[in-house]
Amino acid sequence: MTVMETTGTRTDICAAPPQQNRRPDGEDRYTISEVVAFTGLTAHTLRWYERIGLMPHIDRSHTGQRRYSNRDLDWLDLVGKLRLTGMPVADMVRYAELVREGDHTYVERFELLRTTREDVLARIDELRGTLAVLDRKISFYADAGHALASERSR
Amino acid sequence: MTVMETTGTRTDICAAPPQQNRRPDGEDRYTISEVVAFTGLTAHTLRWYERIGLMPHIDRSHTGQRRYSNRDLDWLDLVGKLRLTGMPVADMVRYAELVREGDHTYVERFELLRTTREDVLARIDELRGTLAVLDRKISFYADAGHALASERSR
DNA sequence: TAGAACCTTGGAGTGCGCTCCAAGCAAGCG
DNA sequence: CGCTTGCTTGGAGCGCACTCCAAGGTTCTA
Repeated sequence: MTVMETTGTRTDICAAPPQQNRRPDGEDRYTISEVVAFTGLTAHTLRWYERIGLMPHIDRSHTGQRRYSNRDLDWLDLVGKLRLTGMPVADMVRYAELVREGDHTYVERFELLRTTREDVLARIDELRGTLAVLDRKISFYADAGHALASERSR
Repeated sequence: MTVMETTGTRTDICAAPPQQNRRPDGEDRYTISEVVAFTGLTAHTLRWYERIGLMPHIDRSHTGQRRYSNRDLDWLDLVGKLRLTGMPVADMVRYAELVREGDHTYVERFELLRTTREDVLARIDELRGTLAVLDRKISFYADAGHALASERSR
């Protein structure tokens, strides 16, 4: 039972002010455990991302151990943000493929970003609707002294 | 292969202006397929919600078929909203239990609603952060004519 | 130089939220 | 009456996104 995990709730990782404990040196060859510390992802997940093609092939040391670059960390930042929107991993893999395929996929990438943007706007709107419902319910609970409150709000 | 499904994308169900095609009559004893039409959930899911305790025991016809009330539909509305926030089903079941247990769970319910509200606010903020990243990337793509665009934004 | 801590791989396992199945009962229609 | 359509149940199955395992090689610290 190795240690790992236990760092952060995995959902608010990217909510923290960026560039906080990242890029601690000017170096460009981070070990997997350093990347775990920076991103809050597990080593398992990092290797899995690579296997499924969500990451480019990560550079290796002479003995075959992963050495992540700043560019890789930038990519993980983007992936983290997209993950927060609920975008399926398969879609992110698709985007990664487009990037690997080169400049001629420019238009498709652009479209993908724009539809994702629309999705995010829609999700924010949904959440605002939910917030309104919660606020109504909360003020109902706050008002009704607790005397006759048995879930008949609205 | 029965029909069902195919109605709506399931994510924007509750985003539609409420009271739209709901409560079509003054009646209070909707069949499961009517509820499927109103909510966009599948009949499978509705039965499953009941099995796991996310719904109260639904009233039955003399032959044992479910007859949903307007109150049940209200509850499904709330569940739909909470689902959009990413709240785990187990937590919603917990809330449902509190409601069933009666008035003395008032404080706990209130707290649950308030923490959920905070979570929603946090999620909206995360999404706004993602939106900012997407906007930066999109304007990068828009500017760089497509000539030398090979994923080196930021 | 020993030992702990860390890294590698392919493949199997897990938890969540559904999703479907089989077998059978009930209601409406030509 | 037979047929179609819709409903019932418990339990099995599925897709996603990880999560972990076993067996072994590497790197760091004392």
